[in-house]
Amino acid sequence: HISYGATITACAYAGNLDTALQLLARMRAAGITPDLVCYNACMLACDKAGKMDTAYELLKKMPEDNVEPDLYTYCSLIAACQAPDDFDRAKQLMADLKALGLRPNEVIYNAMMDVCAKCGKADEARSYLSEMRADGVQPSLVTYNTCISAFSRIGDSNTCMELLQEVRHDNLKPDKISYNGCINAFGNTGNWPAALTLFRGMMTAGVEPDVISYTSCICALEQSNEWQKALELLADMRARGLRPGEIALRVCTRMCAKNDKWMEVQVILNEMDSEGFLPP
RNA sequence: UUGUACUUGA
Repeated sequence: HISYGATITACAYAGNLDTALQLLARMRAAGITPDLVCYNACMLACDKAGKMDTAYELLKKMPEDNVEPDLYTYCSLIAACQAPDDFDRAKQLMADLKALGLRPNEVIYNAMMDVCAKCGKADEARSYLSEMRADGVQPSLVTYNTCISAFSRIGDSNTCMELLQEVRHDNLKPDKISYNGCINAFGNTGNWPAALTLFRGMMTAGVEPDVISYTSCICALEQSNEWQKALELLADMRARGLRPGEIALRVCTRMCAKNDKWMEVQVILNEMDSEGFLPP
């Protein structure tokens, strides 16, 4: 029944793996053989819950129901590789799916590049970008954003900016995520002036900054102890109708405290309390 | 849009 698939998917996004698996069991009890979509939805639930082992167990059980894994299945398996040393495992999954005769599509490459990003393997992410082009698979904005994220995490802002150019060269328009990634790259190297310049640049380009854009700039300012600029951004963000999140408020509190600005600390702490955020 | 996958902040 189709509603099982939809329900299991809902469980996946709610982070409720146990219920997802119970639904699979209930299907069998009702004499219904789980189909590929139900398995994939459970795989997704494993991914969201960070249960790699359960995902592999499901993969092993699929043949019992005469279900063949597809690209959705492998996407969730690859995406479940979240630990810093899961890169080799993801690479193996990539080999496995090819051995089954499946051809990686854009989403698979994106997922693989995201593993690279999370494992600190930025150069490998770039290689996958080349590989997908060579395979005739068109990179999308998600692809570039993932690659930017990979270089942002290792603090390679030059490559991030190059990738931003490649986005345009590919006739795509950088979005908030693209810019935010580059802003973080500058922040990660302590280059707050460049972060703020790009922040202004995104507005000039007609891309609206969001809470993450502001928060990334505020984080960039923390290393250099630029508390006044951080508070300006906080005010700016409110003027734009954006509500500072827990991260921005915590970072600002830290900075103000470090500089003995106790009145400012008090004001922010009160706001955090009324928002239901924990004090830093 | 017709049950399933990928990207940004302490």
